[in-house]
Amino acid sequence: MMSPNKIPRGRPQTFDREKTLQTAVNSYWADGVEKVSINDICKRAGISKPGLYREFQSEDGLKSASLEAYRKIICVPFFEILKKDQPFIDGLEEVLEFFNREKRYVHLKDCPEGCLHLDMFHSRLDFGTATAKKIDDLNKEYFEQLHNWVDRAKDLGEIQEIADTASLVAFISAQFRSALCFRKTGAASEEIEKFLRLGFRVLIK
Amino acid sequence: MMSPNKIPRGRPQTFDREKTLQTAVNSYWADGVEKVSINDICKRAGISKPGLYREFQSEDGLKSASLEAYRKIICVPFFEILKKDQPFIDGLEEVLEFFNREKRYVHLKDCPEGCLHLDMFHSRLDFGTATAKKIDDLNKEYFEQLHNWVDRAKDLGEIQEIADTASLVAFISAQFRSALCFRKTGAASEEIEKFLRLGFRVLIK
DNA sequence: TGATTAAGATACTAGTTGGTATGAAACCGT
DNA sequence: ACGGTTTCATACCAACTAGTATCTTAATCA
Repeated sequence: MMSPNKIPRGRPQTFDREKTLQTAVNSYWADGVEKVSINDICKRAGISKPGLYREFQSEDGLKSASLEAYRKIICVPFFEILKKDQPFIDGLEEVLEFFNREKRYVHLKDCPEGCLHLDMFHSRLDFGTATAKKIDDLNKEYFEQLHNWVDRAKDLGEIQEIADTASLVAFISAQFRSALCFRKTGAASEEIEKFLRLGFRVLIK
Repeated sequence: MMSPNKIPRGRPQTFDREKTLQTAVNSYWADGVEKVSINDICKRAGISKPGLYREFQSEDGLKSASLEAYRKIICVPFFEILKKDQPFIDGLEEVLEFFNREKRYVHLKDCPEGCLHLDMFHSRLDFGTATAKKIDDLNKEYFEQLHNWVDRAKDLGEIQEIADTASLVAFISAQFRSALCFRKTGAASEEIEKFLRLGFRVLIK
C-alpha cells in the first residue's frame, strides 16, 4: 500500500477500484455471471480494459474479487443472524425477514434478486482457479454456519430430532435455495414466506 | 412427408434427423444449453452446418425440437406416474424411484444428471421465441400435472390440508428441483431419497 | 448422355470473446 | 524545460459465435 502523504510519480490514476467492483458485482448478480463480459463491465463502469486488467489481472481475478465483495455485503449479515444467541424460532423469524424484500434490512432494499454465490456455485466448473476456490470457501463457510445453527437448536431441544444434522442442513439449504429461485421468477414475498414456513413445519416443535 | 415408395430426385440424404436430435439433447442436457454451440453439435453428430440448418432452420428451431424430444423421453413418463389412479402414498413411492438412479426405470439408466427443462426454464429469457414458448408450455403442463395429483389426493383425504393446492404444488416442485440439484452436485441416491421423504413429511398423514 | 434436382463440404461473413501491444498524456523531480 | 514514470485510450490479436454463399457431388428423369 502507498504511504498516504507520499505523492506517486507518474500520471495520476483515475481508475476507481471500488466503483468498478460495485459495477461488476451488480452486473454479475443482476444479469448472471455467464452473461456479462469484460467488455460489458468496462462500458458500464466507464473504464478501459487495460485499466481493469492492471487492477484485477484477469477475468478470474475480477470474478473472485466480486464474489468476495458479495460475501461482505450479503453473506456476512446473513451469517450474523445465524450466529446470534437467541431461540431458534426467533432466528428463524429474522431469517424470514432476510428473505422478505418488504421487511428487509435497509442496505438490501435495492439490489438484484437471487444470490450471486448460488448462481456461481451452480456452474463452478466454468471458473478459473481463484474464483473456484472462493466459491468453495464461501460454500463451506455457509454450510458451517447452518450446521452450527442447527446443532445449537438441537442441543437446546428446540427442533425435532427427525434426522441427523447433515440431513437437516441439506434440507434447510434446499428451502433457502428454492426461496431465492422463487424470488427470481417474480413470486410475491408473502408466497415465499408461506413456502418457507411450510418447509420449517417439519423442524419446529 | 415424402411418400415412402416415391424415390426423391436429387442426391440421397445422409443427414439423420433422429441421430442429430439425440446428439443435441444429450449435449444440451449434459453440458448445459448455454455451453454447447451449433458448431459443437455438428462436430459431435458428424454433420455439416448447412445440413443442420436445412432441417431445423435456426438454433431456436434446434433447441425447441430438442426440448420436445426431452419432454417425450423424460417428462411424459413422469407425468404418467402422477396420472396413475392409485393412492397418493404409492404414487409418491414411484416418484421417489424416478428420482433414484439405482432403482430407476431402464430407459433412464444411462442419461445425464439434472433436468434439461429446469435448466432452460431458469434462463428462459435468453432463448428464441419458439424455444421460449416450448419452455413455457412444458412448464404449464408440469404444474398442471402436479396440481391434479395434489387435488386428487386432497379430495380423497390422503394428505394434510395445511395449505391451498397452489402452495402445496409450489412446495413439491421446489423439493423436486432441489433433488435434481443435489443429483447434479453428486449427492448419493439414498441422501436424495432421505431429503425428499423429509419434505413430504409435512404433507402425508 | 445430358439436364435437373437436391444435398454434400468448404469457406466465408460480421460480430463477439478474453487479453495485450502501442503510443500519447499527465504527472513528478531535477 | 526536460527526462523519468505511470496511466490512459485506441487499436489490435486469435479464437470463437450464429448463420450463409458457393461450388461440388450424386442421384433421377428424359
